[in-house]
Amino acid sequence: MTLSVDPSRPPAENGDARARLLQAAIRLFAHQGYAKTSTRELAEVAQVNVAAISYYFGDKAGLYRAAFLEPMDPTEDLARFTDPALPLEQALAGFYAGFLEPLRQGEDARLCTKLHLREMLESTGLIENGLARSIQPLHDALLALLVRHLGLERADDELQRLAICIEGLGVQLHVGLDINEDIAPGVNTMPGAIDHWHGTLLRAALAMVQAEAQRRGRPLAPSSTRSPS
Amino acid sequence: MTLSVDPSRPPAENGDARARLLQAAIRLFAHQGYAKTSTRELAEVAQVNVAAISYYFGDKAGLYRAAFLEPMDPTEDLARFTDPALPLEQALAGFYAGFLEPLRQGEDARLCTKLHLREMLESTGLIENGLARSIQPLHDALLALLVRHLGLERADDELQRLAICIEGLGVQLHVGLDINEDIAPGVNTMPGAIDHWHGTLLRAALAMVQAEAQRRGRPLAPSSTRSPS
DNA sequence: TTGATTAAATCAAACGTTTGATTTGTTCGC
DNA sequence: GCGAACAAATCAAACGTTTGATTTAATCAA
Repeated sequence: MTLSVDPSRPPAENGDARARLLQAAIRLFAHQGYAKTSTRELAEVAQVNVAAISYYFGDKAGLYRAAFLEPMDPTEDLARFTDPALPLEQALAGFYAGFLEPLRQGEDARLCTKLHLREMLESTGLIENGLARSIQPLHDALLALLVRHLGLERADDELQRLAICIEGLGVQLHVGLDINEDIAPGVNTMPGAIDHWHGTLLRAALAMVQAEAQRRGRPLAPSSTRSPS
Repeated sequence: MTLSVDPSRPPAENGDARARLLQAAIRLFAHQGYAKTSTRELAEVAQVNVAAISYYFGDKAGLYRAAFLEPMDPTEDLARFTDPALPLEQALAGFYAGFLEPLRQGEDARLCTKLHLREMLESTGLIENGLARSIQPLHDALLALLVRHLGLERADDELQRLAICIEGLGVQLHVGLDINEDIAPGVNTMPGAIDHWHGTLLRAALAMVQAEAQRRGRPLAPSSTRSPS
């Protein structure tokens, strides 16, 4: 095996070749996919020799795995809305804040999300071991939140669909990042675009939850659905 | 040039090799993407010689273009909800019916949708010339529908976001077709799953629109939000 | 109905290129 | 001198594409 270097413990004083490779991998894999990205191109963008890929990550698949799994930690996203003391509106606001935060940061975070979304369609096999473990807790936590605020005993099928819809609104922002800008110019580039989106998603999710509460005959405390303009 | 056969006018009585190639292309490209699908695999699945690709479509990219563009026609989707006489609920029901219909049909239609969604992330360049022309009319029609029922003069930014959210719910069904089944087993496979989804999406969209109407101080006729159980 | 003629369709084989991975040789700090 | 880090050269395999030959189908004078 070519495990000359432990990936979890990068060597102390190399010219950060490993880090440059990782960043180049995120950028290139996100932009053009796994198959269309060659090791030579990766090495060229990272300003690193081709052999460094096998040196640090074993092979191309290892580099992809590292770029995919390394910056993934759902715990902080969970912490944004799982507190049972939070009212529904603030919990949902925290839920969507987790979705929107990558958009506020640099392009690297956006590309990282794009890499994960791409895996949903390409399915190189990492998704079941990596992404599922990342979004399953979010889904379960959202279900628990809805069960609590709707006063149910447990989540039924309709609640599963409601949760998926709420999540879908957040996913859609990333999936359609480029396309939405085409069909509705400005929605993602106008000043304060992300804040506007946060408000829109939050109001939409609240409306969906309240409608479901009414449908079940368990009307919700109206909270402050339309507090600030 | 290898234009021995006009692609827009397939020869009358060939051994449907062209059709088999197209179907294999939709299936393979949708499943594993463009780069990961080799011409040899395409020919093998289609039970056709490799040279048939260049014979009928010029090259691999031409086959992809044909598989992507040929089965695309937004007009019938538009007809489902653009009638100004339709009440909001029925119009939205028709809107989502267009999203769900590919799911009712065989796997081919589903793969065709998957192929289009994949292009959103891969962006081989066809999306600006093909898919944009396909979803832009749908978006504009949905905007017009919302403008009409909300009593507005024209679509502002918030309405753009609302429209994108409504569309996003439908897109999410296709994007997360596999993943949703993982995180919430049964949602897509249970008997009547598509009908359940149609109801959920419709109620969600109605709630979003009505919430937006309230936010603008233009309350909507409540229609029959919760008619049948 | 024949048999020759022509174009369309199909085929196996090979082309040149690019791919991921490996090996070999060099450089540098210690 | 020694092992880590890097660069260049090299490898077999897979890729998309092309080629020339072969088979199939349609056309038409006799």
